[in-house]
Amino acid sequence: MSTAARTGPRRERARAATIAEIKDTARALMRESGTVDVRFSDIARAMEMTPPALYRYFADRDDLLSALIADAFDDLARAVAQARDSVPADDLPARWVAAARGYRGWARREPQQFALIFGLPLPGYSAPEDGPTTEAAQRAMAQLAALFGEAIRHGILTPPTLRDVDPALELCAVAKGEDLGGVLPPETFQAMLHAWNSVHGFTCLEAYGHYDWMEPAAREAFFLSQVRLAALNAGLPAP
Amino acid sequence: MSTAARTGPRRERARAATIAEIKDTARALMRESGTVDVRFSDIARAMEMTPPALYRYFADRDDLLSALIADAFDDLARAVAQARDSVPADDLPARWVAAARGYRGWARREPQQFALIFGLPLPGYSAPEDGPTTEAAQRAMAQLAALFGEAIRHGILTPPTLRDVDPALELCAVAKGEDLGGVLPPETFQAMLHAWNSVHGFTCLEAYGHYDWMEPAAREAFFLSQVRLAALNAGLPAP
DNA sequence: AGTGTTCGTTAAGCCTCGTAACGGCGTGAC
DNA sequence: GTCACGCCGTTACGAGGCTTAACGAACACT
Repeated sequence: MSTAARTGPRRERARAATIAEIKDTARALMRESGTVDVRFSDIARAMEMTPPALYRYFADRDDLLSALIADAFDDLARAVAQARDSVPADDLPARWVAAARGYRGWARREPQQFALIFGLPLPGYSAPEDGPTTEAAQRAMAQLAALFGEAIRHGILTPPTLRDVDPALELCAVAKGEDLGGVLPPETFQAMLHAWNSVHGFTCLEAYGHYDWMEPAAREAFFLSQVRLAALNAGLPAP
Repeated sequence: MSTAARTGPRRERARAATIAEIKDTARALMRESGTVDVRFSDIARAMEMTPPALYRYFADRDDLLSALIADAFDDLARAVAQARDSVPADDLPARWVAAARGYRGWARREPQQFALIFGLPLPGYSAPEDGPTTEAAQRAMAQLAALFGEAIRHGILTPPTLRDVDPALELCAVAKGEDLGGVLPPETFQAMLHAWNSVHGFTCLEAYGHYDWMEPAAREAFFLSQVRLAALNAGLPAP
């Protein structure tokens, strides 16, 4: 920004590279340690710098963590979108499966990042503007809602298993629908969230090792059955 | 134990009380701070003791955390069982709803404890004997399995929505079924896990604030619809 | 070349974890 | 009753982390 004008883009690029390196190092350390805790000094050590140097780039540990959370949002959204787009745009059931696969696969590959987004929120974090905590939910729902909107437009969406919707939830559905850009029928909105719940539930449990007792092949099949069931309940043609 | 014989039960009781107070204080601090992180020195301060005194009771912070995790297991299991038993033993659909309510209610009341059990596992923790990490899954499944076993014995269980089960998963089902005491039909086992996934998914999302955008009344109705859908899919009579 | 900004360093303060060494108190033995 | 022992809590201490302050080197722009 204004700094670039005064100091030229040369430094800006170096600075951006350093910031990226810090975040990458932090992520690498999180992967190694298996925790979301990351010591500032360890990052510095890994980068062969001294800890105070990092304060030129991040105000404090929380600031770095916030940046990592924001990155995780983007990365998850990107992974899901990419998985979804890897199948033909007109095969919506397959797109649903692919998106769910993307969600789950990302969580499996990056359990710490997933925990950063969907775990117990960090104390001071949800403060800034309406809580980015719920931004995770926002984005996940937006992707799903878009898919269901497409299904409706294609005329392939049949009524969901559960057709009655509580009036209170119906209100939320239209409000959220406007937020998301396209209003879905309340029972579809409800079914969409049911689908998300079940995929998210499996994903959490698996990512944190609670399904380790299941053979990989069985887990794979089980996951698929869960995704198919969710589609079925939501009125999406059986994938 | 042997200590009691040498020093009398008097001291044992005092020691047990102190241990309980430490754990209670830790839980209280976790509730206050909203985190699962808890400083040894803060506990000591709150108890008007000096930090080193705590080492008489717990080898280190991880040891205390392990105890807290074990307690959380027990507390969640107790909460679910109590909720389940608060409705007549012969109304199994209602028992399912009550158990799910208990699960979700406990997570809402004690998000930190819930995170302790079902969050990203602590690095060194899952080591001791086959990982108590999965013990959470074990107990949750055991309660569910017992309920479905009852439903079969009562002859009220209809086939689940999804009747085909992958052979690999089928193998896991019988193995786990033996672990759990009573083998369920594979398709019911699968459906049971589907039900758990969806309830767990909602519970996680809600406990960590990702459903805060939904009005309480709507959330309540939505939760119930999720639980009813899960029952339906599993072949339990509609609650 | 000169000036000001950026970046990284060292030095230092505060806090936490965890250990070690010490003293008080109740318990059980003689 | 006294003595020895074990338990409990204390103070003292060292290692290491976060964070700020003060300093110096490298760089960019004039």
